[in-house]
Amino acid sequence: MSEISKAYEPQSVEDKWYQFWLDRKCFVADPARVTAKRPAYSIVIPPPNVTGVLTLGHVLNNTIQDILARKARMDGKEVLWLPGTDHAGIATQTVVEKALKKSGEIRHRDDLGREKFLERVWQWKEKHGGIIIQQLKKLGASCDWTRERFTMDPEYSRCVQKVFVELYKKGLIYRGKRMVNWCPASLTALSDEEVIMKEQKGSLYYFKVEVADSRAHGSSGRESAQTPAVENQSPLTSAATGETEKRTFGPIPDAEGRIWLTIATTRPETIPGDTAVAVNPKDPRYAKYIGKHVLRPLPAEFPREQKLIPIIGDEHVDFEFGTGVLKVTPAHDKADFEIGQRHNLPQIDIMQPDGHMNPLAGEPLNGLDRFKARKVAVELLTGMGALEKEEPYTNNVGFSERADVPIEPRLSEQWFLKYPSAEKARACVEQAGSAGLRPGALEDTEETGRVGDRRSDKMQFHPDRWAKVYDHWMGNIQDWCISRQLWWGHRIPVWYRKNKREDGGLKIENSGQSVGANSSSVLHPPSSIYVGVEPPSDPENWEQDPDVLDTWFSSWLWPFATMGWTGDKSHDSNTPTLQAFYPTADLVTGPDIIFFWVARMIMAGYEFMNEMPFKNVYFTGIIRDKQGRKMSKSLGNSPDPLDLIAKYGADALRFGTMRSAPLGQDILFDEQNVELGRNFCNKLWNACRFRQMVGSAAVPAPHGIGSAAVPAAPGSEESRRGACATFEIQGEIDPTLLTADDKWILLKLDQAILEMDVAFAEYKFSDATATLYRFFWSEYCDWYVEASKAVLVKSVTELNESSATPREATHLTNHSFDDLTNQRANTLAVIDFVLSHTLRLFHPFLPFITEELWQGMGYAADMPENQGGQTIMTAPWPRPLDDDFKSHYGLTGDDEKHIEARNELVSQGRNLRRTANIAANKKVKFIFKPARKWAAHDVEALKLLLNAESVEIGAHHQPAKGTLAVRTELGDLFLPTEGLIDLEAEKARLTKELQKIEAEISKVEQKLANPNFTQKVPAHVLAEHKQRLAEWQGKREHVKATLAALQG
RNA sequence: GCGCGGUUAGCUCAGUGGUAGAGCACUACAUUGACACUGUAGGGGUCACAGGUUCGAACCCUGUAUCGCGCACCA
Repeated sequence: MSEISKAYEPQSVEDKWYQFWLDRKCFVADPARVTAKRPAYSIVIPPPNVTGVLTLGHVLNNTIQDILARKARMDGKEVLWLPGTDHAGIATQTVVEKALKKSGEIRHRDDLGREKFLERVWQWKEKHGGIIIQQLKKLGASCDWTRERFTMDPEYSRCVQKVFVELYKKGLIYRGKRMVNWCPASLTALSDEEVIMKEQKGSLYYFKVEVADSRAHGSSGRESAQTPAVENQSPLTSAATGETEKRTFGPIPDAEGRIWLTIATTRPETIPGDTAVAVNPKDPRYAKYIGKHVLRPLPAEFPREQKLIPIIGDEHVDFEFGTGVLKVTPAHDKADFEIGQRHNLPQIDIMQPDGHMNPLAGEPLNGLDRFKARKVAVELLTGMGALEKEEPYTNNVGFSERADVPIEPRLSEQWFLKYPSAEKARACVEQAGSAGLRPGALEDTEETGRVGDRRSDKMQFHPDRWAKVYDHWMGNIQDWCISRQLWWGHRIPVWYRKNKREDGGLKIENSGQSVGANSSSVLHPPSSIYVGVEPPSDPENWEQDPDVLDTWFSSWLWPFATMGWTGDKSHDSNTPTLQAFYPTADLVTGPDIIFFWVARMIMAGYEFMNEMPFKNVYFTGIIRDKQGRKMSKSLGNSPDPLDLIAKYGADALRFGTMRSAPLGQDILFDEQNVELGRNFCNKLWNACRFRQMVGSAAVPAPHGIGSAAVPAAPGSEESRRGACATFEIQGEIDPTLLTADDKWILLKLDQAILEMDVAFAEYKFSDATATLYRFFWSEYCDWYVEASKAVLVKSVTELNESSATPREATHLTNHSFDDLTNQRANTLAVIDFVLSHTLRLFHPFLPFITEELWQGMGYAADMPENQGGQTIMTAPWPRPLDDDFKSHYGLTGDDEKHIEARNELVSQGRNLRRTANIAANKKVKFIFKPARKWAAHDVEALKLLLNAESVEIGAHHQPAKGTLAVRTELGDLFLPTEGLIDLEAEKARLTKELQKIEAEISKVEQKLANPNFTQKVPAHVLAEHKQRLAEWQGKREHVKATLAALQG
């Protein structure tokens, strides 16, 4: 026993047990084992990027999943936690391309060509992929690694293609030339969800354009044309006065009779792409110009007739904004595109895919980057006198989520998906507030052992407020742009007939005709397009679509494509994994991918499995640093979880993270939390160490913690103990020998189990850790273990002797030597009972240390092979103590109250010590005047807890002058100070306390004096107040008496 | 603009109408035999603000301020 290390050393146990679990196939799910009595429980991991590394976000997310999985195993379920990784199209391709560029191997991926480049990506994946999987193992993740999946596995890829083809055949997938979010850095289209709006400080430029045919039609204002043009501009931006009056005026002709319109824009570089100027037809300032034309100032070198663009009327124009005149650039703005559609405007694309201007932008913009071009355009306008003003302006600009550059709205031909099963998917999620825990849900728990199951046939979000966000998005979804101009990903299973490509069958008219859902049949006559999982039988005549699918178009199939789904109903209905484990129970993910992933998985689940993919969705918070900033590489505020594990242990990291991650809140990460986790593990370790040091009793000889060897091969002693299931109840505990402390801790354990069940049912993992922390540290260690030393630590003779000291007291009962020996054994039995339950309660949170202790303490050896005998992983989850148990052991609320009052007495007594400036290690004499009869053990415990030399029982004690005293429910405690204390300081303290007591008394008295209160309040509240008043009054009396005694 | 969430001790947060709580941090004491990765005791809060409902409000209602997030956007 002396070999047990004083501190827990996680490094020496974690790998050992992880390997042990792997060797025993503890994580492997077997659908054949699923029965009515052993229900299935499944989770699919949100697949991390295959080339990613573990972040604190992953730690949070996967620890929760591991907790759920381990808890479910202890509940006796057949558990599948299915792991895997995602190919992460853009991210991975970018990383590899950058690396190849950096090594000087290529300048562009075209240098390698598609096939060679993809080979390199696969190589990269083989080399760097899977790092995160190894890291998850360090964390203790109990995934079924035999079923690890990758979104580009051949079977998985086939699912993706199958789904594409099926949706295409249903007419839900179509191709069309539309305005998409284009990323000029990644050179691909993006979905709306991949665009992040960011506030940008820029400028709003006001420039004027001449109304071309103004002179021809004359102008009534011509004679009064002395007013400088400057005053005509932007009538609504100048002042608040006479706003409506100004509106009726509109532009005033200049000295030469020309009319100018002023336009406000943030993007002057797109002027060459303008094909109209729009005003609101209801705007009295401008309506009269509709149908006329203006001269577009850029490109400046164009002849006049090419500069003429129409003035159109469109309701979209807000006449409160800017000048009320809008330039319309259908090829470079989503809203303008729609205006263009309505008015049959031409589209002039003036930009290259990479965001540089093309020749249509004219000189000198041609070839410039779009932001450089903006500056130059402003210079040009200034040069020609067209720029009227520039004012600072803040607006929102869409950024590419991955590349973090402003996206460019761009016309391009893409594949789109009309979301399938959207109505079912929208309806299936329980909306906030419409359902809670069904009454009796926890009772069900006791009967079935299935904690946390939701009864509603609807899907539950946790926290449920996300349901509203989901519903809102589902109610407004736009078709999903699923094609990406990348190489890394699932290639679109569409082929075009080669000879048709030349004859224009695929050419898309740029006429501004609306392109609808049926356009595919228009654009691609059936003979010219082939869509199928298998390539066409005559590949030489066909050319495959070069694009790949959005990564999310593969991950939305994750819950079933990972389980062997093929889309062939007769096959799938015979796939055991799918049949047993779909739908899954819980999904744990971040709210940032609620649209990207969660919503789409729900739709796919209904569409392809005709069932929701999961019953519960737990949304974690976002991990931030202490200052509340998001974790980011550039800030360097993101600690490496592996470093933390090396420093503190995986259990510490898990516990610290869980403890600081309340449901629905962002988490401010602080390494101190991990430190706290480590301290907690150490406390657990030492509590078990204490148990070992005081000897064996109720269980077979412990193996010794710290050196817990991995047990011999499983199955060797399968039937050794038939009756072990009843160990918990019978054990070696003798009800007649239980002390009040024993009963108290058993009740506290019961309470902790109940709280854990509630916490699990409500997905409140931080509550669960708080319960564990409080129960184990504050209740078990601080009180119970300390009190138990009254029995355990003293030698039996010593105990016998000291218990004889206060023999004069008739209140005391006495014990024989044998009694005390039995008592000792009984206390150890209680400790074993509590510890063996506690370890199980801890296991989902602290898998490693609990396994080490479970084995090392010998608790494993006391359980049936498949119920904890082999590993704590399969030990049954503790149940609350039932009524039979409680009555058998005589556990009542009275014992609980007694010990709580005793603890209060102890605290007060310690406070007296402190008041008297008695050093913590100095033993002093207390005198106790009990209100009721006290057992010998209780006196002994009191003595120990007060670190007293003795506690004398004085039924009729009359305190001498200068004696400190405190009155509690259980009696008066005296500490003779013999002049050791500062009388004045003590008087001051008591006076202050008296004031506090008086304040409390008057508060309660006031309430009780109010007839409204006494008449309306429920009886129990009234009684409570009266009792409280009596208590305070009693204390007041006592403090007054003590003060008087001090005065002498 | 619309919606959601937050505002409680120095910090991070619990607290669904009846005596304001925890952990950390802080102060003091103690190296006593499980643990200094420890123990004991202590100090510390007008529950953002203003109204309202109620016998009684941190809690329910209305409004305001402020921080954060999401959605939609006016060029």
